[in-house]
Amino acid sequence: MPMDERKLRILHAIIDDYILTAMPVGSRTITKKYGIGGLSSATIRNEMSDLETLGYLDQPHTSAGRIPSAKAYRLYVESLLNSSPTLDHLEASRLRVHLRTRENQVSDVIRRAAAAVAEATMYTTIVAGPKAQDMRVVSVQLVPVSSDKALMILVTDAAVFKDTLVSVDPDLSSADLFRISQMMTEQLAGRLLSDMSGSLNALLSVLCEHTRLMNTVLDALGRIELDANTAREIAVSGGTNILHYPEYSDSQKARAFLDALETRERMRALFASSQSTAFTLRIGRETGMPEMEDCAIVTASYQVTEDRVGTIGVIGPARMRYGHVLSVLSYVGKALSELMSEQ
Amino acid sequence: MPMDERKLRILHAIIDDYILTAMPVGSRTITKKYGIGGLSSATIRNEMSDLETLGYLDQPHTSAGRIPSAKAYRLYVESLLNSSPTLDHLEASRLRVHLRTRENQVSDVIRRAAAAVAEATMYTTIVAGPKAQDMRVVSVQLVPVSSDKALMILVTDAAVFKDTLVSVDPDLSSADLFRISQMMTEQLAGRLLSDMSGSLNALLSVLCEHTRLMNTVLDALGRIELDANTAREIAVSGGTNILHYPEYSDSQKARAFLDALETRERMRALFASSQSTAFTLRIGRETGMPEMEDCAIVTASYQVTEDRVGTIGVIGPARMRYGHVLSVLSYVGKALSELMSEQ
DNA sequence: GTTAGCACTCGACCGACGAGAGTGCTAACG
DNA sequence: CGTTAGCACTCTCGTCGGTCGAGTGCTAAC
Repeated sequence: MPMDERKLRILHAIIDDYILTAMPVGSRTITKKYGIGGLSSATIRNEMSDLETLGYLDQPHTSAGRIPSAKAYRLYVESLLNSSPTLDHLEASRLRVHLRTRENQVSDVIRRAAAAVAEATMYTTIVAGPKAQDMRVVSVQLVPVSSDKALMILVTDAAVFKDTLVSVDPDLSSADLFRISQMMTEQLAGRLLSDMSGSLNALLSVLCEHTRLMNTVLDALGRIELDANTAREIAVSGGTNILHYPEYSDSQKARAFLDALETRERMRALFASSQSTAFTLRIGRETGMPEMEDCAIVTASYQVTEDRVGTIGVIGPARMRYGHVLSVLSYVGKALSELMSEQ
Repeated sequence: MPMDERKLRILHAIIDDYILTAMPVGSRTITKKYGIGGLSSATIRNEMSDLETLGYLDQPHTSAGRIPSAKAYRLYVESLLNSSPTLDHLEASRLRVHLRTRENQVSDVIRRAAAAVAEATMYTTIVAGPKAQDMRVVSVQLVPVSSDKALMILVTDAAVFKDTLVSVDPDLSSADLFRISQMMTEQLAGRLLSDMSGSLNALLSVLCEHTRLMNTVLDALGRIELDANTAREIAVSGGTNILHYPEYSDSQKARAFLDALETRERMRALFASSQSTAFTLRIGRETGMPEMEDCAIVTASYQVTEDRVGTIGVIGPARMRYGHVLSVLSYVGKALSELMSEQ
C-alpha cells in the first residue's frame, strides 16, 4: 500500500489542524473543515488507518483522533520547502524595522535578530554568529584598568573579544602597554583565531623583556584559541514563549526546558552539527535533549562572508507552524547576510 | 484586644507552617505540630479569630484554615531581624566556594553572587552593582576595530564600560588614537561619571583639530553621563526557580513573571528606592509590579566602598523562607563587601 | 472503490455523596 | 474569667456512576 496523492492531502490537512488546535484530529473534522474531494468520513477513516500503518500517524488511544508522527512532520516540511516560502508584506516590514540597527557589532545584530524572530514566530529563538575559529585577528590592545591589571581587547574581522583581564607589572606605563600592544598586533594581525600558536613563540621572543606580562597574555590567548574551535556568539530570545503551548503547561517540564536553554554550552552543541545546509529539522529526541522531547528545532544558516556562516534556530513544539517559521527564517537569513556583509 | 506574647507565638507557628506547606493552617495543626503551651485547639481557634480581626490573618473561605497577611509577614521578618541571622557551616562554605573567583570585574562578581544566592535560596535573585553616577573615571581609550570605527573603552574605579562604538576618520593611525586617548584621560581622570560635562568643553578645545571624532566621542560620553544617574550593573539568576512554587503553577502567570524579569529597566526600578537601609521588604502589591502580586522582595545592601553601596534582592513567593533568606543575604552581603574592597 | 450504518471504546463532563478539615458558638469546668 | 469539650454547620475534595459525544473499525450494500 503505497503513499498516493490523496493520502498526502489528507495527511496535510491533519497536520494543519493539529498544529492549530493541539488536539487529536478525527475523520469527521477532515471532511467538515477541509473537505478533501467530497469524500465521506468513512473513506477518510480508511485512509487514516493506512497512514497509521505507514507510520505517519499515531493514535493516543482508541477512539481519540490521530496525531502526526515525527515522520509526518518531516514529510510536511519537505513539501513546504519545495514551495518556496514567502512572507506577507506587513510581517516583512515589521521584521525589517526590528532588524534595522545602527550598531553593527556582531553581538548586537545577533541579539536583535533573535528578538525579532522570537516575536514573529512566538517560539524560542537562538541565533549563533560565525564560528570563532574562522575569524582573523585585526589587532590586540592592552588597556590599563588599575595599577596592576589590564583589559586585553582582541579585535577580529567579525567580533571584538573584550573580556580578558591580565595582570601587569605596575611599573609599566600606559605608553609601554601601547607599545607592547602594537608589537603584538604586528605579530598576530591576519592570523586565524584558531591558529595563533605559531606566532605566540615569535611574540615571546620579540617581547622577551616582559616575560611576566607575556606569560599571562599568552595564557589568555591560548585559552581563546582553544575555545575558538567551539565558541561562537550566541543570542537566545523568547524562552518564555514555550509557556504558551499546552505541551509545556506542566511547570516542571517548562522549568527543565528553560534551564536547559540557559546552559549555553548545550545550546552550542545544538549547532555543532548543522553546517552549511540551508535548513535542518530535528524532531523529538533527535534534538538530543530530553527536555525537548516534545519540541522540534528548525535551523537555517545565513552567510556572513563568503566562507563563513551563522545559524538561526527556532525551537517550538513539534506541531510548529513550519510554514510560517520557514518563511521568517528565510527572510531574516537573507536580511542578516546583507547586514553582515555591508559592514 | 491587644497583641500579646501568646498571640505572637501562635502567629509565628502559623507562618512557619504556611511557609512550609503553602496550605491554609487550621487550629488543630497548631496544637498537633507546634503545641503552644499545651493549649487546646479551641483556644487557638479563639486566638486565631482575634488575629484575623487584628489583620494578621486571612481566611480564603469559611472552614478552610487561615493564611498570614502581608502585615503578618512584616511582623515576622521584623522579629527575625532582631535575632541576628546566622548560617549553618555547611551552607556557608558552599556559598564561599561559589563566590570565590579569580576575576574581579564587578560584572563577574555580581553574576557569581546572584547565582550563588539563587542556588542557596531557591528563589530568584537580582544583584545590582553600585550606581554608575558615583564612579570616577580612571582612563579612556580608543581601540581601532576597523578602518573607520573605534571602540571607546571607559575605565572607572568600579567598572569598565566597553560597549561604545565611535566612527573615526580613516586617516588617524592607532598611534594617533592612542595620543588622543591619553589627552582625554588627562582631562577626565578623577571626574565623577555623573559630572563629566565640565571637562567636555575643555576636551573639545584641547583636541580641536579632531572635531569630527570629538563630536561622536562627546556624544557617547554625554550619553553615558546621562545614563549614569539610573544605570548600574545588574545580574539576574534563578528566574525559573519561581516555577517550583504552587503560587506560580499557572503557566500564564509564570510567563508574565519571567517576562517582567527580563525587562531590565523595570528591575532597575526595583532598586531605585531601596537605598542605604540594611534590609527592605516589599510584599504583594508593594513590589509595584502586578506580575509579582504573590511575591515578596527582600533586599539587602552591601558596601562597595565607603560611600558606595550595591544591592542584593531576592524575589520569591510571599511565604518566603525569610529566616533563611536573611541569613544568606547577610552572609553574602558581607562577603561581597570584602571582595569588592580588596580590589 | 466508496459509503452508510452500527456496535463498540474511551475520555470528558456532571451531579450526588460522603469524608475530612475547619470554624464558631455555647455551655460547663476549675 | 480564661479554658475547654462538644456540637452543629460549612466548605472543599475525591470518588462513583451515568450520560454524552467523538471517534474508530467492520460489514454490507451501492
